[in-house]
Amino acid sequence: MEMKIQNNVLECGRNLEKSIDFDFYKTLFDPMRSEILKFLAIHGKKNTTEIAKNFTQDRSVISRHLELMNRYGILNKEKQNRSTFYEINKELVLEKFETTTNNLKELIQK
Amino acid sequence: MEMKIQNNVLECGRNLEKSIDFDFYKTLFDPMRSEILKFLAIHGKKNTTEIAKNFTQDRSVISRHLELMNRYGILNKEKQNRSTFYEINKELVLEKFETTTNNLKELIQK
DNA sequence: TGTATATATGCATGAATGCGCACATATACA
DNA sequence: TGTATATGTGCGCATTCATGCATATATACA
Repeated sequence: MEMKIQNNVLECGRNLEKSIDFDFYKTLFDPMRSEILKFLAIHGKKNTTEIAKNFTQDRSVISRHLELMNRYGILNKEKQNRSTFYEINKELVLEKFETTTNNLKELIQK
Repeated sequence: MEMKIQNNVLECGRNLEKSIDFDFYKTLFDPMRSEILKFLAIHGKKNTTEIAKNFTQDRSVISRHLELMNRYGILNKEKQNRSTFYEINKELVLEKFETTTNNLKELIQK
């Protein structure tokens, strides 16, 4: 019985490790990138220059942040002629949070 | 009508900003601190020395991480004689994720 | 072709931060 | 009191990473 409980707890720890995409969250919860996320949440799909206009940082800096956020699935990227448009990958972002929340719930309720 | 929609979107952006505790998440999603969280999820309430035994880093480093996690409400702290015990503030952690998930849901579904 | 626009990349710099050692403080016990 | 244990803090070092400038690439247009 004691052994069984211990196994359950260990399994939860492993599930937590598996289910939480730490790179995803680490990328998302950077101050600058959070601001970009908020901007895109308000204004929808925009290209790099339009996004950069709303921040003090150089375009190249914004470009790098956008690339990083795209790499970890936070943003979708779409090239149109000379422009590159980015928008929030809402489904993925929501799915990550829901999965993590559910796993934390499981972990806590045991 | 167009104005109304725009206002809703703006409001969502503000809600997102208000509801997401960026310091909380930034603290939580650090590689080392995530490992500590996983350790405490598996082993429950432990003191600084016991926690530090399970990592390669110096005790002082672990102590600082624990303090930071306590500052942002991730861990509860309890002094007993010479020892300081830490455990996951399960309710708060879960509450943060649930709130954020719900706000993201609202933001996306509009 | 030449020019303007949009973006991406190489590189150097500065700031933030994780890290460990040494030391300080606080408590328990002989 | 003296010693051992548990933790916290000051400080310097090393690494990571955000930033901006300059430059390269790619596309649109005259």
